[in-house]
Amino acid sequence: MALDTTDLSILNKLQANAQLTTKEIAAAVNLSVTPVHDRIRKLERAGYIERYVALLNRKKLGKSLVVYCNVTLDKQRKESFEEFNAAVSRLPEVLECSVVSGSFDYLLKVIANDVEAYNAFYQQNLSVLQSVLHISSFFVMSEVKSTTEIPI
Amino acid sequence: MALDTTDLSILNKLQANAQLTTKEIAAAVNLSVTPVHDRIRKLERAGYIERYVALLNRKKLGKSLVVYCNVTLDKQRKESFEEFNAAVSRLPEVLECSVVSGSFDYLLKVIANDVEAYNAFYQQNLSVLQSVLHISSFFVMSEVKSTTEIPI
DNA sequence: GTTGAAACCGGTTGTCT
DNA sequence: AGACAACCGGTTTCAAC
Repeated sequence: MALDTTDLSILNKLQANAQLTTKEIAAAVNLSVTPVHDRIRKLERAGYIERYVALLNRKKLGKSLVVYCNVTLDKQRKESFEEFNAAVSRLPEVLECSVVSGSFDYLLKVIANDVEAYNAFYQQNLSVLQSVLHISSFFVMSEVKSTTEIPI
Repeated sequence: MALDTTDLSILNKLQANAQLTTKEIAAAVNLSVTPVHDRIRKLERAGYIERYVALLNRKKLGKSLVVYCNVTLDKQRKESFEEFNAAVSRLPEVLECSVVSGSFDYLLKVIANDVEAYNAFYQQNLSVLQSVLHISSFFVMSEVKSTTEIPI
């Protein structure tokens, strides 16, 4: 499926504010409501739009701490990757987990209430994994930017 | 403002799927539509819900590459932080930027079409900054997990 | 792709308990 | 705070152009 500039404009509006009505988007792209509605359905069905979510305020919910951690796995054990991937997927504190190039294997973004809570999480959920060889934690001191918007 | 378990349950539903109707949420938390509606408005006004967005499929939009980069600033120059913060905020390719503890200063999450496009971005937008002393890039080879949902 | 009409559904408001 | 009824607005589908 090929996207034209109108589709891209619609996606851009929706990733900034999913509450816009079809009417408002229609006005912005100079179309009537019907074709805009059809395009949005099409973009959803084709998978360009994955889902609609509410973004919550982390700090207000007590999750003041963000930690990025670098994890190196024990690559002697061939089950290590599957084990680690499965474990991480189950942990709600882990918001992002990627396999990266370079000197370590994984980069994780973890949130916790405070340093103490992070330490408990680290001890009980990460360091106990057989697959884990080494972990370095980097604490976020200040968030300069954080967006889910993909440049279009 | 204090949240009870019903409020938390509502937030949890909405951060998973913002398209749920008040009616559906009401059924899930065993209330009628009106109080659920009031609670959601209250949670929005109090800032627990920051916004509603559509999450797009990065890869379908051509942004196949995710790069995390560690940036060290020239701390001799006292304008460095302001300059770097301002620059990063303007760059749409930078989805996340945090000041971190440890051996480097910033951790950035950047997306690009491919390695070539990343290199162009890097050369033209990051390495030219006076404030930047050193950058290490880590390419994401596989995304194991990526969510915006805060554990509640 | 546009327009207009109609059915539908959820959000919204006011009122009552 | 919850339930109920009435109203309003947007969405959705359809037909005609």
